[in-house]
Amino acid sequence: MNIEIASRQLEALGNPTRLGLYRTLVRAGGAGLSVGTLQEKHEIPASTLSHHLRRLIDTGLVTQERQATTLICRAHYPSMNALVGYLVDECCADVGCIVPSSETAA
Amino acid sequence: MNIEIASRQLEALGNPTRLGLYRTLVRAGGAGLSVGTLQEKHEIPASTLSHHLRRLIDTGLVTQERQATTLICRAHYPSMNALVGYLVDECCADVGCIVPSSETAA
DNA sequence: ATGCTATTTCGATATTCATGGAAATAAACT
DNA sequence: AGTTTATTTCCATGAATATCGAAATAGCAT
Repeated sequence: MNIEIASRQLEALGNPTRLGLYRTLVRAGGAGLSVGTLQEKHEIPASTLSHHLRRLIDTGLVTQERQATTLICRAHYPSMNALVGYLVDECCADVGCIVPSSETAA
Repeated sequence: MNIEIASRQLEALGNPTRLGLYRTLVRAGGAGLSVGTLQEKHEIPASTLSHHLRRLIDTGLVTQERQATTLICRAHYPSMNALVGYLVDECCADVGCIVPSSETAA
């Protein structure tokens, strides 16, 4: 992880539409969701959706796998881990300031 | 925290120059750094720097405090906490996937 | 009030981004 | 080969961003 990659990923998530898409994919878990399902859930034109997905894929935050005619999209957790880790490391380099907000999980 | 705020903060960090500035401020800790010092460290024109800082301030990631003629900038840790917490919560809503990468810090 | 230092705002330009309809491609089925 | 479904690429357009010199402002010192 470096500042170039981190900033590109942050920028990819720094758009409400894309962040919403990513959130949906994260919540969908390992099964993922097809492009068409994402389109229905978010009610955006196919071409617009495709542009946003490309951005998420190009930055490594999302992966796609073809299943016949449909494309399954999945959040790529390792990338998210690395990004959050980068932010946390930067923050905690000098100050112990990160307090996990979801104590329920691990 | 909501998706609007989160995406605006992510976008603010999603620019290599701003992420670099933020990183410098985070590492500077509670003492913060003056705008002039940031300018020297990053070697960018004053007006450009000012625009970037405004963006970080408007999104709540950075605060400024006047000390005579100089303005001291500080990373606002609670905002960073909330943002990282949002990402982690989203991620861990369905899957336990976040592994803290800096085990040294608490 | 004038000058000096620190920083922001103004104004202008080039680049990138977001959006979405229409056409093209991919993959299966007939 | 032709059709249908799923998705992307092409193309165009308006909006937002990034950059930075020059002028303006803020605050202190003289």
